[in-house]
Amino acid sequence: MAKNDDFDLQEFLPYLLNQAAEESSLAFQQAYKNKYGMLRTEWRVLFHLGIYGRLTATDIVDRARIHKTKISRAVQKLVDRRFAVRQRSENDRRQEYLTLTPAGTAAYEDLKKIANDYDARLESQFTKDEAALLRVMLRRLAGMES
Amino acid sequence: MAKNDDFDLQEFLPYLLNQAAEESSLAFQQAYKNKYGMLRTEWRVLFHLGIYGRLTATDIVDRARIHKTKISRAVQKLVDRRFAVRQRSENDRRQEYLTLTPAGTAAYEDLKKIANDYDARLESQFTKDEAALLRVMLRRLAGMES
DNA sequence: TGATAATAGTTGTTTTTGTAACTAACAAGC
DNA sequence: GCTTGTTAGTTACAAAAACAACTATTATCA
Repeated sequence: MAKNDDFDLQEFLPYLLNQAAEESSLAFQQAYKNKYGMLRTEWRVLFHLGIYGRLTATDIVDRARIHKTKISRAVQKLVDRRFAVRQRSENDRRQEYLTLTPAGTAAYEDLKKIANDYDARLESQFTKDEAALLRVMLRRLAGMES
Repeated sequence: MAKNDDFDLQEFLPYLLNQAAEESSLAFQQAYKNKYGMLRTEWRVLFHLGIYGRLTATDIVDRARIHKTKISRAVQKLVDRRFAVRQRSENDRRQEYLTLTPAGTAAYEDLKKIANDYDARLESQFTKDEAALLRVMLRRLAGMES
């Protein structure tokens, strides 16, 4: 079966990263998908608003490195579900500030707990030092220079 | 700006993994996308065939953990581009064996070189030990128990 | 001022993906 | 043999992503 070849897909970092990312997203995805009918971009926006408070769409684009059309549609859905509200800026009427409603905050708090638990479970596969190193390496690979 | 909150997205493993995976895929993606008009699933199939030789679609599904409809469409495109050929099995006429054509092999060899170079470049950000540990950790997270 | 460019965000169109239902071939038990 | 179930792979339709073009507002500078 195995042809003699010197490339090992199981060692190729982009491949491994993708497999790990996909697998690790799965369980958590169930939570926000089934419980709140959200998509990945939506929980990301929700979390950004939960963590940082009031932000504009562009703020989120810059922080999350997600394209603005995806953000725009995710925001629209969060607003539709009454998880967030828009407020047009007085200084610059092009931009609008986004904040979570009480319902959005509640959803965020709930998902935050689930995320923390899940993260702890993932991390428990490693020693504390390993986990810390892993995060440093991932941030470097992601270009979020520590 | 920063609301006082105890959750840090920059530490959440699924998020970090996604960011790192996306970023690390980018440069290599340009190669197969621009040079050969391939999608991610297509280069994965191409690589599987390049590495292992003759495989059925189901073999690839099992190894790559990609859904069979995606494999089916990726195979179709590789066949359309004359990078692979199908050969129906004599024993079991439901399955078909897939192999690379000379053109497919050439594309694979070319991309393999690019992949190796790129991997080396990514890896050069770390020490040898760190890189080895990273791979072990990613495999564990991906559920590919080493 | 007024023309041109830049920015915030949205909308429309095309590609890809996800999910389910499907065809064809084989397997197992009666 | 014939019914029922399983497996390999494809296809159809709905959901989501990518990409480009758009509106509205603000900035730049002759």
